[in-house]
Amino acid sequence: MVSDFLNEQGFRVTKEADGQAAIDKIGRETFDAVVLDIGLPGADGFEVCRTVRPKFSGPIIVLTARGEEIDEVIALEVGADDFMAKPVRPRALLARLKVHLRRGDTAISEMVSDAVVVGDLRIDEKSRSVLAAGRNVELTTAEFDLLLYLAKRAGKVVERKSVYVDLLELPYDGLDRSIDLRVSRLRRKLGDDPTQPTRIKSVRGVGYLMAKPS
Amino acid sequence: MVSDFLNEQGFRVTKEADGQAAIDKIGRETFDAVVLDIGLPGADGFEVCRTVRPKFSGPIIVLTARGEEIDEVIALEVGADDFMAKPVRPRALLARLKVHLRRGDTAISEMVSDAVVVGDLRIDEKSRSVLAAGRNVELTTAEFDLLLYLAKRAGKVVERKSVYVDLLELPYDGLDRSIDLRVSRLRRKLGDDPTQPTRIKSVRGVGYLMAKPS
DNA sequence: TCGAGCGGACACAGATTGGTTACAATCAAG
DNA sequence: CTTGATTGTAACCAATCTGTGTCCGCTCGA
Repeated sequence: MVSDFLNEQGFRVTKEADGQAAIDKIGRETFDAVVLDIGLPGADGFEVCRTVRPKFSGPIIVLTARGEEIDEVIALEVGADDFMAKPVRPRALLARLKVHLRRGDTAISEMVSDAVVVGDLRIDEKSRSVLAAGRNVELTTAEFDLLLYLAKRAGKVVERKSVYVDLLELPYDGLDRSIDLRVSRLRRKLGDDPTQPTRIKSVRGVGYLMAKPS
Repeated sequence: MVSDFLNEQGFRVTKEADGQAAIDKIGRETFDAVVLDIGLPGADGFEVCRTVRPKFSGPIIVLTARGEEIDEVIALEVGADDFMAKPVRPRALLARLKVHLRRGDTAISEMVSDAVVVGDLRIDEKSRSVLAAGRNVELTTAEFDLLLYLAKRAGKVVERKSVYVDLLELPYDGLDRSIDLRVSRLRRKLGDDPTQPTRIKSVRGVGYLMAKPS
């Protein structure tokens, strides 16, 4: 019913009865907004929301069972932008959808938190800019991606292989210098002495470690 | 009851039983948020909202009578940020309040101004006119749309794909230069040197970034 | 102490990417 | 229907980036 109504209102609507199917579809195609029913088979609404939130930047509206306060609180916690109690009143849903779409506000910004801060490094994912000790640092795409990757895992040793696979999106052949090189260039731009690195430490035989200030 | 609950939760709450009184109070004192019941004597919730909106920049949440769709639609139109059906469930209200306060989003920006300003650029959506450093700039439709799109997202890197999909309303095939071309022409008209752009920066491998003055 | 292995770094070259021009298709106004 | 503006496609070019190959120095274990 909701689907039909929105369709009449000029939205192009895709329905999905199963949670997992929805996750897949959202990953593959592009949508402006997602309306989620909590009580889905496969993967429930929360699950879908949690999974999809980091990838999907538009508004997510969750339909909760009537009067279930807990649901609503959880929904917001897993990154939904809004929730409505069932039974759904189409016009109200429409109003909300419009507000969110127009305003372009979404919880993704806070969930994914667009600035990663590690020590005196401040990495803004949205503007792809980096401040080191308050000073702006110009990085290339590959360098930025690497830095972001490491910074998000600050305090953990990341294997060279993982970095390679995740960043290059290629299978790892084992004899590769490209990550080292990226690190090398990155260190230079960040003013990190490779023999005595403060920020990105090498872990021999394993990979790298972005130092987290204690 | 709502008031008491929020008080317990650490909010400092001021109650007002009469609409006009509320308007006065909001004008005189400073509040972080406003929760409005539609069915107030004196001036009803809509009236309060309309009057107060231009002055008050925080979130306004409206409590509507159960299931009154029309109310909700109107509420949003007069500038409320959110609405909830009565009877009020305190925890849900709390959740919403927190979201709005944290996100700091409010309908005021769209209500009050219809011109997007970025640095010395002033883009009037209504009249589709653009001022750059006080000087009028003639743009074509496509150029204006692009500029507006970027300006609304100033400070964020927008993917070439998103621009394409949102502006052209076509699926993105990956090998497209039309956006680049638009950017190129736009830069020229705005007097932005492509090799050292001040306004629209290219982010290699990702997209474009409209520079926001810090 | 010596040697093997690993990581750092340089230079170069191929690849990718974005800017731009020219031209064709499309659109809009008269 | 004609004409001029607008917009996208194709093609070309230039710049930048990024990885491979390579060499060197350091580290660790024997």
